[in-house]
Amino acid sequence: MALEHAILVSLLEKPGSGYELARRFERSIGYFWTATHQQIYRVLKRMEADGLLAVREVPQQGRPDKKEYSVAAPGRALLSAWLHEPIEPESLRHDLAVKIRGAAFDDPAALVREVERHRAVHGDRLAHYLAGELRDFTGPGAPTPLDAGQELQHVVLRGGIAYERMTIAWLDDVLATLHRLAGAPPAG
Amino acid sequence: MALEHAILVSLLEKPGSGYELARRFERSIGYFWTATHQQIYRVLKRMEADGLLAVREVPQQGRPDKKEYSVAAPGRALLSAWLHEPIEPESLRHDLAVKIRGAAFDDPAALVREVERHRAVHGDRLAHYLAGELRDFTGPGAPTPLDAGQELQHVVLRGGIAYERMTIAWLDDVLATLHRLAGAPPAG
DNA sequence: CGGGCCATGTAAGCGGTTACATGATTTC
DNA sequence: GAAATCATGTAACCGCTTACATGGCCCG
Repeated sequence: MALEHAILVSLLEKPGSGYELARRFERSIGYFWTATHQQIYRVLKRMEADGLLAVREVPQQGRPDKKEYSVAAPGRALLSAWLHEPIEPESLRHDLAVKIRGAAFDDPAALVREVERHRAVHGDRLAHYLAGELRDFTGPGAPTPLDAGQELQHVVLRGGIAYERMTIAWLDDVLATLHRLAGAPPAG
Repeated sequence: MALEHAILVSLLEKPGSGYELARRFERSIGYFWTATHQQIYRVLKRMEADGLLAVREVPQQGRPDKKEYSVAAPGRALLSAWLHEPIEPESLRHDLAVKIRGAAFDDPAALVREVERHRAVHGDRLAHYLAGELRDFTGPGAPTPLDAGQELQHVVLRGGIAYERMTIAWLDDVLATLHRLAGAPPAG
């Protein structure tokens, strides 16, 4: 399981509460790993019980108190060990591809709206990533030079950008194919 | 769950046994959806019990008998219903990205070999996809013109090819970044 | 005679999703 | 007064992974 490791990395970058982690998983870390708050709270508890994390109760004004987690020495050792062992290259799980192949046994034209919707979502994500890149790494307000951690965050973000661009181009290809099939189903 | 749907699509393309499905999930369908044989056998049983699939015992010579599954009318209806309802755009789950960000708290240079290994795997996959494209869709032995099902299979395969190309380019970017960090960690 | 292929399963465990639950403060 | 934000949880379910299990045929 890599959620543990993602939490360790995120807490090393900056200690925070379960709620804050959940928000990060909707943003930067979430670009390549998703998690809901329910899951995060449960894993945080377990990691704390295992001695991987330290907790500090932080009283707040006008807001509920929070528990700020930070990485303890064993947590850091665990992460280090994981970093040094090989992992399996990812395999895709792409529902939409299943749908596209399935469209051969249904009405291909009915998929157009769905594919367009996905294209819009990926367009939004790309815009969001590009704005983040400008803000944190390449814009006038960004630190120069970047330190190692920032360089690594940037290259990961570039991966997200490349993924979204590739996906958008592919969805355009899919749409063109669907239109071709709808335009001339029997004729060549 | 989309495994059910992936199985329906695969069996509509061609009826087959659990074993054969498992092999397909290592190949064409597996380009965008993975599944192990254990999982497939269990789901096949459930789908048969639910009346989505029909089974036929096929005696064989020199080989164990097999059960050939095909899609029954309710299965086809289920697939059709799924095709007409919207699905969530995928979110990435990329362990390697977690590792890369984690490298900021360890030795970035230690990641080089791991990234190179991933790059090699994706290079192999790309070569494999390109060979399949030539064999089934663009080569001299391929049917012309392609029917709708083949066109859709081809556009999905083009997605896999685009994904692998993008990933390889990104891993090169990651390697360049790691080398830069190793070459001049304190100096700008 | 070892290894790989064909063929089908059972069992345990756990990571992740979904639904449910609470409650104060701030903002429109 | 409604909705969003901050903040933390419990409970049930289920899909998926991993390990274990069997057994004949073919090829080198």
